[in-house]
Amino acid sequence: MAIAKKKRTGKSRHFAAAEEIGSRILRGDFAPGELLPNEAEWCKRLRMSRSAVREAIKMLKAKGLLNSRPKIGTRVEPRERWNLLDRDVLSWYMATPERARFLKSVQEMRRIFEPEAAALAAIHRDSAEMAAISVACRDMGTATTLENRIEADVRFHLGILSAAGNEFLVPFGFLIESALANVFDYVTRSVGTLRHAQSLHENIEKAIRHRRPAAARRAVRLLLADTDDVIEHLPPPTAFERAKRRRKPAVSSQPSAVPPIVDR
Amino acid sequence: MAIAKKKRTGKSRHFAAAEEIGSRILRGDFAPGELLPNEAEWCKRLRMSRSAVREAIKMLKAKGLLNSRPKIGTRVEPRERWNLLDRDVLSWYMATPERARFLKSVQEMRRIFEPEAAALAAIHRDSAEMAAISVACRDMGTATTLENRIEADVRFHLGILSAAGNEFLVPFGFLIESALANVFDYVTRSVGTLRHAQSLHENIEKAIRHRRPAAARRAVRLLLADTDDVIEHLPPPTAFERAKRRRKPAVSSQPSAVPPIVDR
DNA sequence: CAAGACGATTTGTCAGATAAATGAACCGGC
DNA sequence: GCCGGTTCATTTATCTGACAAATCGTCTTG
Repeated sequence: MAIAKKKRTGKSRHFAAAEEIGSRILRGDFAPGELLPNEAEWCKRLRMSRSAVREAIKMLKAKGLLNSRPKIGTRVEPRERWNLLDRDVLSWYMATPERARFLKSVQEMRRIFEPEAAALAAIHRDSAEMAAISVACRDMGTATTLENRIEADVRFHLGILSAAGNEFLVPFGFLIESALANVFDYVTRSVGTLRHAQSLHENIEKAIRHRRPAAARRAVRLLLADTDDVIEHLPPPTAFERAKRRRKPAVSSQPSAVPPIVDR
Repeated sequence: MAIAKKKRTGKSRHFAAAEEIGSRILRGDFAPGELLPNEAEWCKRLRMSRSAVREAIKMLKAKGLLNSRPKIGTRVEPRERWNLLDRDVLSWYMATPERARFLKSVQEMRRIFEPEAAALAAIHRDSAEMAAISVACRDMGTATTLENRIEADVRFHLGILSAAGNEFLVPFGFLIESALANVFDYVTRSVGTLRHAQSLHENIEKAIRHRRPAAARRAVRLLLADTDDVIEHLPPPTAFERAKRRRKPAVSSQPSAVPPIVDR
């Protein structure tokens, strides 16, 4: 489909400001505990009114990145308080030089909760959820473009999380999986690995369909091990591929663009 | 220590507003997709200026609860977009009649990631992290008040998560564990179960100290099973105990204004 | 009847002023 | 010289009032 995204005026002012400041914090320009320039200073730097700056800061406070008190100023919160599991924070994080470490952590989290989620899904799934998973799995096989395949891949994993029936798993996984659109992109390369990956996915689908939790858990572990393996042995991407990849944003942070995967 | 927290003026206005509106959303007064009253209306209702209301709404947007567009108004986002893994949202959620379901979900999440976290901790821990865990474990045993014991209990579990060395585990667990202060409170009752629980904790400590991931994983599973068991067979709390419990805030989101935990 | 213009409504942004909080400097008494 | 309270200056918090931008519904006109 590729809807030509209308840029409008380019997001709201305060969101742009939040993005600017937030990225800088994630990038480490302002260390935790450090004092931020005051509001007036930001007004000058970003060429916008104090209201806009304030709303941006309010937003960052809501995400646990900042904390301000009268007379003291606004300071960066310690890292533990950052709401890393937030669309925006995640996307700023991903734009950071730390990106590799980030992906490693994400992959580790997947190894922790996806097998269990699949097991739960095998137990709790209803037929509608099963259908969604199966369709996604089939779509992966029949996808003609890389983009479609990745979309179906994400949909597949989210379907499992949603079928697991734990309300934390869904939003949590949603973030992780969105972030991982990159990884799938990375991983989905040659036809050979592609076919292999497809059969791994189908095994998961089958286990859940047959309501076999232990098998589902094993199948997911296999898939993740395979993914790790592919990442491991991946030759460094060529400049061309890197540029191609750069075109799509990893996490669609803000509203106007409803993220691609809607399961209602 | 129990520092008498100075109430100040009672937190900032916009936070109070955010709390009011956010709680209502979590409670279901405003369903997802529904249109919120407009800003002017909130000004009247909450007796505050439009700026304060706007900053509150900005905050709720940052948490994924709302989304507003000019002329249309502000509407509640679908539940999947809510940032449930946020201190404030979590605390509003906990003040909801859904509280029981909430605790069940949380407990399930613990079963998913705490065993793995312990296994990772057994692998990656350094000696400082180990020391923190051991101290917490000892403090649990020697604590003289229920409050101290719970504090040490939370510290113990957080220590493990932090030793696991995954940056997502820490903030994530932080939220869950804070939320669970209630559960620990619930669970820590008779001397008998208390002594049993202590030995379960010590097994975990030992496994991590000896760098035995599989043993650590097993030990955590045992503890969680025990917790589930206690919850299961818990007689309904007496009114006195309930009142006593109500005294401490569950999630220390922003010091003063934690909503009273009503369980109807 | 259809397509485009227009008005009304609601959020977005701005500017300027006052209040509140609090660290730091200052001042007086001992 | 030192200690304690007091004042001051700085920064965020809040309020007020205004205009801009976006967009839904309606109205006009071909």
